[in-house]
Amino acid sequence: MVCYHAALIYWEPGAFMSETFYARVARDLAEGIASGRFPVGSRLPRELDLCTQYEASRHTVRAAIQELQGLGLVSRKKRAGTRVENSSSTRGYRQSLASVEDLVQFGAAHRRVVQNIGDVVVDRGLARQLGCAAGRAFLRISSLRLNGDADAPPIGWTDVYIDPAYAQLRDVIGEYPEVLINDLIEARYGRRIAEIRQDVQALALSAKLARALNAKAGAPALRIIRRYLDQAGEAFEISVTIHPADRFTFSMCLRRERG
Amino acid sequence: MVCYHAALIYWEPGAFMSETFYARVARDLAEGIASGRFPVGSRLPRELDLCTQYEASRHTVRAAIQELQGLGLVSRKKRAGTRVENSSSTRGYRQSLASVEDLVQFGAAHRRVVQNIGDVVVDRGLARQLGCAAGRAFLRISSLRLNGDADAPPIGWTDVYIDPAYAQLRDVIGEYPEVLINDLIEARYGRRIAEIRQDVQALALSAKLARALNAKAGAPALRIIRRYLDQAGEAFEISVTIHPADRFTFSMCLRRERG
DNA sequence: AACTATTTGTACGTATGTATC
DNA sequence: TGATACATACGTACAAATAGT
Repeated sequence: MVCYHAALIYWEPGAFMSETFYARVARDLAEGIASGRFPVGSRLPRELDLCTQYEASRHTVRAAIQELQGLGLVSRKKRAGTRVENSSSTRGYRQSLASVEDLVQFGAAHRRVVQNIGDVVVDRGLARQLGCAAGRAFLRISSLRLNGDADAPPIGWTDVYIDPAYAQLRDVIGEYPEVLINDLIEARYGRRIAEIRQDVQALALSAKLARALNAKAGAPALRIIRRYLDQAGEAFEISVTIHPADRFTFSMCLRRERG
Repeated sequence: MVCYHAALIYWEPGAFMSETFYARVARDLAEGIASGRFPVGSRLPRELDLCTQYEASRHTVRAAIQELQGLGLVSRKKRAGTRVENSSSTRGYRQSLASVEDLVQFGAAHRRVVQNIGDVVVDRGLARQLGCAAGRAFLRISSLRLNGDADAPPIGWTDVYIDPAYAQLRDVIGEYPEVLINDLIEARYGRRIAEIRQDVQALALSAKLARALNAKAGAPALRIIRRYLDQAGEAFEISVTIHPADRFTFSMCLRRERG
């Protein structure tokens, strides 16, 4: 069977049909919108008119319009028809932290072995790294990240910088090494993360870090700097994590938001 | 007319029908997933079974499953059924691609100079890197990323792998080097991105790449692999970008959603 | 490697409900 | 109030992809 669809040249189902018909209709309409033939604010033809134009069933036309809706190009109302809202799709993507994989990236699944806790004053080099003012005082908690295996080399090294006001945490962290520090802060001080800024860079391992991580000096590694901001935009916790290249991949998943 | 739907108590259309039937089915299934009756990784019953269970038409069942798909709870494949991917549609952190900084990360702000376009068949090593089956054929587009400065060294090297079905793009890409390839695909083929998976790793520059990038072999670099998935969960575009450590920082901002 | 059976995908038709101009 | 346009629901048939033989 070969179908002829006037508005969209030939279309035939079967092995030669590279694109489905409703997708074709959707694309044609989307192009019409992008090109200004259907300007923002105007209305598309009614479903039944599109059916005759494209010689398609109502079902097919609706599937096409649903696509446009998903792209955020049009909105629909019962009696009012289909309104063009946007000439191109500009939807955001959402990252979810819910799945276990994602949490691994944020440190929950790793065992943390505290190596060192002490006060530091930020010098110029560190200030540039952390993105804060030089001279600021922090409590620094250094720890190794391990996975389950006892004799596997560590996955990474973490320095967590927190406001000295939270110095009480010093003791708690020793007791509950598996809890995330920002969860502790949220639980004890009610300061909630509003925003996380992350920077990921490559660098060569310093001799000192290489020794601690049981790796070769100069080997490539990943450095992840996370700044945890509260509602006011103040960074109340900053973490710097170093992972030798072969032991860690930073991965994430962004899903496009739905209309 | 009053319809009786065994699995979901009474349902009647008309003024008293607060919820449509397909929404009801969708909610029931979503609850089943959240409660663990359909664990992540398991499969939902086939459409026809759901039809008999809910005493609904296939049309209605499909509309319900489409809802779940939109929420990211399930994925579907032909023959293989409907797989549970996620137990809840989480209000997590949200990354917006609206700001200029964010767009930089996705390549829009860089100038792209195409070096090479050709067909490749994925070997074992590349398959592991891309996360696809060995033996698959792709069209590979290699390009240098430059910023504004004429004599500054390149920011990175990108290999974009796309389905050979989109081979027509070969010509278009030369004409419009500043347009993102996935925008081209979306505009011309109507295949839209539902999800982006990103892996970021550190590695040492190979001699060949180092030459192309005007950097030292063995120097640390960032490798970003992005897999662009459509609604069905199929990767229709994969890009691999390499940035010398000193020329690029991968940064992002996550905001906690209201709720 | 070719075939078959199964499951989802696309497309058709029809009828009625619902919101709203 | 009535007519209009989208929304939901039933049905059927065949195509496409793929897991399993």
